[in-house]
Amino acid sequence: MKKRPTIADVARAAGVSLMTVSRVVNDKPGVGEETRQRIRDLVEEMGYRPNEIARGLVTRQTLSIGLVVPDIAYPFFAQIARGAEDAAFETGYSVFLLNTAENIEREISALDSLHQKEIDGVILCSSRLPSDELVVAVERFPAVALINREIVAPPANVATLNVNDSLGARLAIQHFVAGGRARIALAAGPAASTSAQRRIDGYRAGLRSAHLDFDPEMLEFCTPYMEGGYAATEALLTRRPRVDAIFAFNDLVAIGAIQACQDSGRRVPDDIAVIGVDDTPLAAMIRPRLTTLHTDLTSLGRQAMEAILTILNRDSGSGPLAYQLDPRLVVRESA
Amino acid sequence: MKKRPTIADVARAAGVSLMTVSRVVNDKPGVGEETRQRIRDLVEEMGYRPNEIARGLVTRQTLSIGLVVPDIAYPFFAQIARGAEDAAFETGYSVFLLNTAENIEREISALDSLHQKEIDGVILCSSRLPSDELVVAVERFPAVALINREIVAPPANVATLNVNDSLGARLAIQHFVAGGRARIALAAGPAASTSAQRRIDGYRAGLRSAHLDFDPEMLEFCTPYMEGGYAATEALLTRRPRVDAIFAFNDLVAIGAIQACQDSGRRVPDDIAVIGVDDTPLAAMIRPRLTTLHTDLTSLGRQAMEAILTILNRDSGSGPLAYQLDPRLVVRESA
DNA sequence: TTGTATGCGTTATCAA
DNA sequence: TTGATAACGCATACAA
Repeated sequence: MKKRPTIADVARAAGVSLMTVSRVVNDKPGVGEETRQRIRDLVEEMGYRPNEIARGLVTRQTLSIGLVVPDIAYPFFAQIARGAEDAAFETGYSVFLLNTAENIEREISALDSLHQKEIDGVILCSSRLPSDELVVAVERFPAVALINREIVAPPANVATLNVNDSLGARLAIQHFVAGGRARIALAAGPAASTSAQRRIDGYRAGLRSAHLDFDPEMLEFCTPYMEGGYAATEALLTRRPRVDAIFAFNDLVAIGAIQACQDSGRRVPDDIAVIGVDDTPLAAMIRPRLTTLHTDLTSLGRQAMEAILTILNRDSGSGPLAYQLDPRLVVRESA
Repeated sequence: MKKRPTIADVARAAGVSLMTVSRVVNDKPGVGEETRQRIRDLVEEMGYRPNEIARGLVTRQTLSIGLVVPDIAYPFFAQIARGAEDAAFETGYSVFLLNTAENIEREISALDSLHQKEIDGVILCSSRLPSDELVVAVERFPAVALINREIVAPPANVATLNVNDSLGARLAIQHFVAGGRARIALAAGPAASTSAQRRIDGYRAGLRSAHLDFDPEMLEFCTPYMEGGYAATEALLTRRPRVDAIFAFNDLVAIGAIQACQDSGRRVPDDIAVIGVDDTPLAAMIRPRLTTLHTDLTSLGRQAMEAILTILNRDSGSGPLAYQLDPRLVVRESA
């Protein structure tokens, strides 16, 4: 590991002042064409690259942002991360990745650590912080993008991005109804999840527009995993044996639901149709192939990064930003 | 976004010099107990937190590392990332995430960007750089952990971490043989992949210890996806219809292989046994449940971070570090 | 136990 | 078109 040349080394070699080199490096005017070229060559030759840390200290922007997720090992967040990082890369930003492990203390300390690093913005996914703490935590940063988290009065420096879960649920119900199903159950996922709540809203709205009644016994909360879907479906089928369709919280839950149906002697989709959410790679691999709602999470990540840039570059004044991303139904075999 | 207090603000409020505050903040000796406590209270009250950027400029360490992966959306890398970030978090480090999109130029520019950020170390996964360029690129950093990349003469500042693919392949072959299989084919994955090469070595070694001959017609390269496994299996079954076992490059390839077997009228595992690699969540979900090699990738990520710490803290001198991680066979239904 | 001076590598400001 | 100087916020070395 050899020592890096500094701007002073280049200036000395070129026989000019620091500022002249600085101007060349930053493509700023005020340097004669010949000196500019000479310095350019020297920079190339010596392998000089500006030290971002020193630069950040004076310009007060670090060209880096933080991405806080519950767990990068969940494909849902990994895809968002991929999109965010792509957009960041294209605009010269770097991304700090922090996992909260679904732990509030760790989320707080992640945010603290980002604050100390003087980053320009934060993309915060599925925050578990209570509203008031969230607002306080978030106000410290120049710009924040909140993904999948409702917030009542967002400060001016935050953008919110949400998947339109309600629309997704309505699309699913519509598809069931169009296929002649009328006893549609919901394996609803965790009661505490805001996206679960939005799907319940959409589910009820979908039933309403199809002139179907909402039956609370047709709704069962569950963990967002295969086991949860299995257990929820067993419960639903016990309470309402004539269920002919199940809308599941996500693909894993849907897979659990399909297995529970099959284990109870029902055929999918003949007896019971199942729709999942997320369109994970799994969906195309299991048999029957899963009909599911697809959301372009990579785009969501991109949009989050772009929202941060927008906030950073606008004259502080305009109101808070809110984006929604619409899912679309991918029809395969299960419904 | 209110302005952060600096160390000078605290010093002024406390009526002491900057250094006294600095000493308190960094838990260094040389401050009386009462002043220390007074300053502690003030720090708390004013919400002072040291600016890591400024600190990094003088201490020459940024407490951050870079994690370079082909694509964080691949669960393989996401798991490594999770482990690395966990270990980093525990030791006070932050992690820059960079995707190369399997693109050499982007890998180079990712590394360049990290270099400008003066990070303390890099975890580089599955680098595509040619050996000579890799060495040059890597020598700029204080410490580097190379995951799944062989390198001939690793510089003293790099640790290498590899999955013991050869062992994995031998375990798979052993299991096949123990189950009475004797015509074992290999859906080998991409020919260019070093881990594919290591698995071929293990495959051949496994055959040898079972006194089975290696038949080049029983080996077929393929893309590392379901389609690749499907196509490779079709080819293998055409050339050698009596194949009774297939070792697949990864779980996706294995799933493709199973489908090709079934579509050709063969039962799994009765007629043909299949073993995959990676133990992705998929493996437990498909039917028949997939027998596969499990590697604790989260640990691998952890170890990479720990290797970097080791290199950073040792008196530069000792030789390069090399770690290997052994997979274990998870026996389910497909073999 | 406390404080002063200096410098990390860079850019902003103002003067030449 | 160029350059000298002063920051940015902090820690290191040394002095009191």
